[in-house]
Amino acid sequence: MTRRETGAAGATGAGERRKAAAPNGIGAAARRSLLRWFAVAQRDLPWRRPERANDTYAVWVSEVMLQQTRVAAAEAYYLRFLARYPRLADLARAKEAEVLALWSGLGYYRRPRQMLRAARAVLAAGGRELPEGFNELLALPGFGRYTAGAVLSIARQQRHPAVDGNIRRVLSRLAGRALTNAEAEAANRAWLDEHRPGDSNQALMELGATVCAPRAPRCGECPIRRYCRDRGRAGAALTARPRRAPERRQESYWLAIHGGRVRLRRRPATAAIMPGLWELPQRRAAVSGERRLGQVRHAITYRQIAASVYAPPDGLPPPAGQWRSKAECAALALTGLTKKILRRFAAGEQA
DNA sequence: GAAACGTGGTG
DNA sequence: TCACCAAGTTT
Repeated sequence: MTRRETGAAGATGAGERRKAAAPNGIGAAARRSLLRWFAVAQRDLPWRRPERANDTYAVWVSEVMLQQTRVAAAEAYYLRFLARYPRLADLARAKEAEVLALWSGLGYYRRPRQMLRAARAVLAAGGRELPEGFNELLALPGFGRYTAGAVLSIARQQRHPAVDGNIRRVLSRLAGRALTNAEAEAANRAWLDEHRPGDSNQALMELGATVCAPRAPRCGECPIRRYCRDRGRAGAALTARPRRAPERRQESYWLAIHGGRVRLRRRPATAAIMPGLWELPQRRAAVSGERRLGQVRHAITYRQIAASVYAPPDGLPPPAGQWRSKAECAALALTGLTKKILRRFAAGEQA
């Protein structure tokens, strides 16, 4: 539970601080080893293509999509998003409902709303691209220290740290103890190559994602293990954080299909969670003649939902909502649970 | 600073 | 099945 501060703090003897040219213990040789490794080991990802890697907008989209989201989950969304909104101005002109529909299934729906707000703010201020000052970026919705640093270092070669979960873990292991974010930022600066700070940041992230993994680090493949205090000894203890206890919940929904269309309702714009997204109507009470189709499990943050799905009997007034064809659903921001249910129970039934 | 925000993958 | 996790930000 409360393992954030445990880790390998003080595991090694005092006075053993590694000496090097840089004030915080990292030298040019370590930086070179890391960059050399990155040059050959980096994955081929869409946002790393030459035509996108120097585009602040394209890098921004990738950074936002990747917040708390795995590369594998974000890739297809990224390609679709950039195809639909190739430039900042295209996004700024988009309707929120359409942006949300493109984002449907990725989660954390505040992200696309904030991106839209940020894009519009840039245009409203007379700009055509994202500002290139760190503090100007921070002032835009959805930009925190990580995203601002990542965009400016990767797309503009500015020397900013960009401490994400990977970098924090890697630097913590190197230091042999759990670093605070501020400490990790300071340590991160020491790793920034003078001419390629973006590659430095991406290399540390890539290392964390592919080698210096949270649970089973593959230290044998690590290009900078000789600079590491931990070398896998502390395992996950350096990164584990306390979590809220899961809350189990039973829900039930109506899957009403008629003439190839499905009944959906829009969540209130004021809902605390997934505002404005579309879902199946809630089933409040049993109805005679109903048919139970089955159950799907779905987790939303700390809630573990077991959702039962029922088909209403014919001849009853439909539950509140609107009829939507399959084609219309594709252009709607459905919740992940709704998508899951439709995949499971409505495959083929919808026209 | 803790808690909340979504989802799908992994061991 | 279940706990843990992923290129964070906001309140």
